[in-house]
Amino acid sequence: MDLFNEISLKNKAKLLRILRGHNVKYMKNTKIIDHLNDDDDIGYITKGKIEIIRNNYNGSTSIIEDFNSGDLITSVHIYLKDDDTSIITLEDTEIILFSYNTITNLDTKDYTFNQFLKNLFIIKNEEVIKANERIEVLSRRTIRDKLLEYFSVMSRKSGSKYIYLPYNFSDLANYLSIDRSAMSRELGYLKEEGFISIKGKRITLLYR
Amino acid sequence: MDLFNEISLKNKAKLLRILRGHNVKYMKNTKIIDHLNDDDDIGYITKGKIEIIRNNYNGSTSIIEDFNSGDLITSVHIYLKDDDTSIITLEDTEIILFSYNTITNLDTKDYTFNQFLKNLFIIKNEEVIKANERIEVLSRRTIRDKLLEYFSVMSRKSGSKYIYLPYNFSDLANYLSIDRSAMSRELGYLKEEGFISIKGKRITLLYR
DNA sequence: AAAACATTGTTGCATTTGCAACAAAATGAT
DNA sequence: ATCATTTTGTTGCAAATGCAACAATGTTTT
Repeated sequence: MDLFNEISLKNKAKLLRILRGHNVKYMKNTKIIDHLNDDDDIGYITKGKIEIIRNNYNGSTSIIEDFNSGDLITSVHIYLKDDDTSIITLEDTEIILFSYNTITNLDTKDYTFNQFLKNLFIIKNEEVIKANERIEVLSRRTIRDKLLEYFSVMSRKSGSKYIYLPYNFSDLANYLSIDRSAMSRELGYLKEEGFISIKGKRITLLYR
Repeated sequence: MDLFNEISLKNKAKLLRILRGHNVKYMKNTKIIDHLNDDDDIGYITKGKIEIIRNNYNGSTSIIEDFNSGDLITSVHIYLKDDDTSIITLEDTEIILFSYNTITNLDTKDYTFNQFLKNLFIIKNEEVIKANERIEVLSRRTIRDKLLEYFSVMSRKSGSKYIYLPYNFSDLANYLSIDRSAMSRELGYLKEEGFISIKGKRITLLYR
């Protein structure tokens, strides 16, 4: 869902003015620290790819979340902790930066703003769906169950038993918060037992 | 955040009419199945308490999510799976049922609707925060780290090192997706090592 | 107050997982 | 094509976790 869906370019410009939204650009592999550490910041990604990564104190890393164009990113997503959490651009990235409070406090009868709010709501709803899918996966207790639940979610999305992984296996392990080698071992068992077949990032579900 | 914040009773009634929102009531300990299984349903809880529970195939249960008055609950939160997931009221509960599509498609210059959308956005944003906190916790690899992260989140919320658990220990283990007895053991170690002290549901953080 | 029920603590043991280290394969750069 | 770098597979071993069973404590109902 595009934040400016059903909004003309002219009205978009007007909205950006009213809401004081402004563009920021980042090169690939840049740590974003200057923005988005304010609770009031809300960024709409118009181009590129961003990842939030946590380097755990014991040396392991976890992918907390990844963002693509069309996603909203807010300080909500980042907490500064003992172990360092960082936001990194994986591609050249462009963001429109808004103020959360400006949006929620804006007092206008502007019809375009109405559409804008509807779009914001829809995007937030998509975020909730994404987060809940992740929770469904992470709340499984064993590596096997995490994998199968992840496959199930992916399969439901694609509407088929063929899955194309958006990650390499190393990153998938990070996303699932499990050890890579242990995951590799478990994937081996799943293949052996005929649950799945794997060809590169292409996985086929052989059950049900 | 109240969905009808800054909206007069008169305008609320008007909104409910336009959006065809209607009230449904449930007794305590009722399984909600007749509603909320439609993708288009979106329920706003005005009174009571609801829990989504998954009974895993191996006999263990997981609390997927709990909802209180002021929360939005949608079919997003429930997937029908191999292991059964159910929505249960923990108290007498009242819900206003909306149609997601009616809201997102409504074409009106109504100023009240504008405020309503702002409120919806704010509530959805709160949902995202909640979900991300849960993900932060679940993405920790060990029981100890899950507990400490959970305490840290709770402490940040309350703004103090005193935490009052919203669950009993059995439910906390479900929420954290870990074995209750293993959690109990780990809590024992944490006490022993002087990290925390526990008195009933009241936990004090003794570090930092 | 007694009985029934629910929650919490504890412990032995089997299983699962993470960790480390290294080999094999794949990918990217010169 | 060769070399360097990254990703993937594999395995032994130690540590963490789940499971089961039961005792102790707390709570609710009659």
